[in-house]
Amino acid sequence: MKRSSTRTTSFDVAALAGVSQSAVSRAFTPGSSIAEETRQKVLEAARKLNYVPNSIASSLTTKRSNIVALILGNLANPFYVHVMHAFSRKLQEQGRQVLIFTVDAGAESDDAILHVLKYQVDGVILTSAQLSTRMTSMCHDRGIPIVLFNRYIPGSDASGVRCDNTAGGRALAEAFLAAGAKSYLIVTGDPTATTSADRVLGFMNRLIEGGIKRSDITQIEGNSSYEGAFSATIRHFSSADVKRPDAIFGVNDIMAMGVMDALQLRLGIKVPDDLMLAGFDDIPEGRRAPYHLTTFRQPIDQMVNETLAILHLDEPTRPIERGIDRRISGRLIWRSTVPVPQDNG
Amino acid sequence: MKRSSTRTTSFDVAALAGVSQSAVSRAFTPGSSIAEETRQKVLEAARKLNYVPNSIASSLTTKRSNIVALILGNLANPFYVHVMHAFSRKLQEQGRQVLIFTVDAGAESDDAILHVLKYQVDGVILTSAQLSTRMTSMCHDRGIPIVLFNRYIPGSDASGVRCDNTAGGRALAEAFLAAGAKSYLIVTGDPTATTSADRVLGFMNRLIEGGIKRSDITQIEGNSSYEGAFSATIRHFSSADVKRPDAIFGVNDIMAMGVMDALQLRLGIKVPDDLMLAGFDDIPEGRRAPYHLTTFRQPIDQMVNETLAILHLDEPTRPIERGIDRRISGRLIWRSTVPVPQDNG
DNA sequence: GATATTTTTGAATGCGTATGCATTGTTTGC
DNA sequence: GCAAACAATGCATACGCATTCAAAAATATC
Repeated sequence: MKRSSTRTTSFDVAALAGVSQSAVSRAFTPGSSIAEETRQKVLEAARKLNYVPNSIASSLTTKRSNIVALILGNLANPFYVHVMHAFSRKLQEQGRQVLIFTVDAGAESDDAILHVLKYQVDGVILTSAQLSTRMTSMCHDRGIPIVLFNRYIPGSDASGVRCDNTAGGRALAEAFLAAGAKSYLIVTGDPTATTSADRVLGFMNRLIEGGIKRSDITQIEGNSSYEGAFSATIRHFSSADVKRPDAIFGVNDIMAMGVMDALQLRLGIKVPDDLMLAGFDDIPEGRRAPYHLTTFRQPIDQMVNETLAILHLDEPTRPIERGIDRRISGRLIWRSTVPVPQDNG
Repeated sequence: MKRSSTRTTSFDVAALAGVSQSAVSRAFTPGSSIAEETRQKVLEAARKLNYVPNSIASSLTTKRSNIVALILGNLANPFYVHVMHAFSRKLQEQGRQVLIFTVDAGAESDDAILHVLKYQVDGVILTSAQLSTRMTSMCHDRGIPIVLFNRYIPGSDASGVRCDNTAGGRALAEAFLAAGAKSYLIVTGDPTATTSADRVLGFMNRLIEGGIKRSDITQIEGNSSYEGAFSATIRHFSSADVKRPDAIFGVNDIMAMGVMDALQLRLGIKVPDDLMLAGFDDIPEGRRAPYHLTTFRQPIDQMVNETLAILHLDEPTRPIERGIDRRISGRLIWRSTVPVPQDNG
């Protein structure tokens, strides 16, 4: 009863409303046993005092913080901005808060995880970086579920949701084959990321099945960024002994955009007239007029939903789902950078 | 002493290390009175138990959460992605956490603020949306500082940091005048945002001082987005009775990019040969080959630093600085979309 | 070597809320 | 009309840590 100067607490509200502190707590806890009349009395008093329940204190007793951690790398790729936006929107709708961590590309996320643990988050979503098995088990030991978004760590206990990258690579290869491309250049992303590796794998396999020779497929590294792909392209084509390929696969859209600009604006190579090009992701930026990129769509909303489903934030008592590897299928989007093959009619 | 099954607490660590719980707390609190020897003993025990201090519980007693809320609108504008990234990086360096809220463009941020208050954040950074004076005072009453980033709410008690938008508008007008432009089109952003209005104001004033007639300045609305500006441009130029201006001012870079693509790819108008163009912000995307946009740079890092300075998270006892309106000066960046005027030599 | 001083330590308490338990008030069933 | 079931309420306590206060240990002073 010594609420003197500081923040207003549930006791203050209780005093004004003429009820006990418990009643105040119950008034703000949906589904708890309280008469509608007293609830109104409490809410009225709370309004008068500008009272807002202290979630920190409440987390302490409920052991639920309603906070979800989102660990992001590579914000230079708009794809992840859209992913973040989607998660943020969905979680806000559910009345949950999003704690953001940005991790430099290629850096360990362990440090971020440690901070996350301190805040007793209800779940962790990881869209970047490596994750040590030690961290996975630290989370799981505490009952904190963790889901890898568009990442896959073989042998890890952590669950993950990803697009079927291999199938996507295959689909794009198929499109190029149908359009008659014989020689290929692949602009890869972060070589440590399975995402990039899987796409390349599916792509290559399908090409080889389609009769393309290994020697007609070249790979260069584009650093997962527009700028990286742009300069890698120029560097590659500037080398004297290089033969111009028929088709280029940018392992993500932002790199494909960089490749396209390098080709058309610096090297005088027209897309798709001189050379076909495809990306991966289907980010809105790739749909814009200068690009109108043929690509493979990752269904972000669906992937986000699956991720949240695995987290099952609503059922904290249900055991954590370990080692799930949910693969979501995407779909090829035909636009202008790969000529649509003739109808067989 | 009844730590049975659940999370490991400071009591568990204390027991293993053979010290009191107070000692454990002190071992993790920099600057507190503890012998180095016992500290090591505690840290060793903590490591063995995978103990991580519970920040939620600690916030309850210290009344500091080490969480800063960042309220974002319009993530479709890459400028704000870079802003978010800068804040995130800086705050992480300081060992603080970032709670993200995304608010639909034009929507009230009051709802987000309410959530923020529940989590007893140490400060609020608002980069979007309107803010009611009621919310400002609710924050201030609780001792939570709030800073508007690139927003200005006249008569508000909330402090703000912004680029000198009016000066920026003037500088761009000056560049156009020097390049000899006589008639103008302005593609504006969100009409309720002072940011956009101020830029237009400075721009117009300087033009009029430079002898341009009001009737030679037209405004259209570009919705602060690439797509909005793109289609607004096409719509505008498609109308029969419209005279082609000498110069276009896109009130931010992303809109200028949309305008440029519409002009060159849809309307067959070349920049800068047929028409000059400038943006505002200097986002990295505008530096890319297809655009190479002349623009006015907002010094993000400096603005971020100023914002954090006003928040003065390190000195929670210092009173909140109210009603500050810190204006940071930017600088004109000449690139390819406005011809550099002849030297007077 | 004895006292004054400083450093280190532990016991106890508070932070603001949720909730088990007991109590009171109200409704239902027969 | 009385017992039984139920709904609503308050009391007391726990959540995990930081911190005050007093006691203990280590160190300095003469």
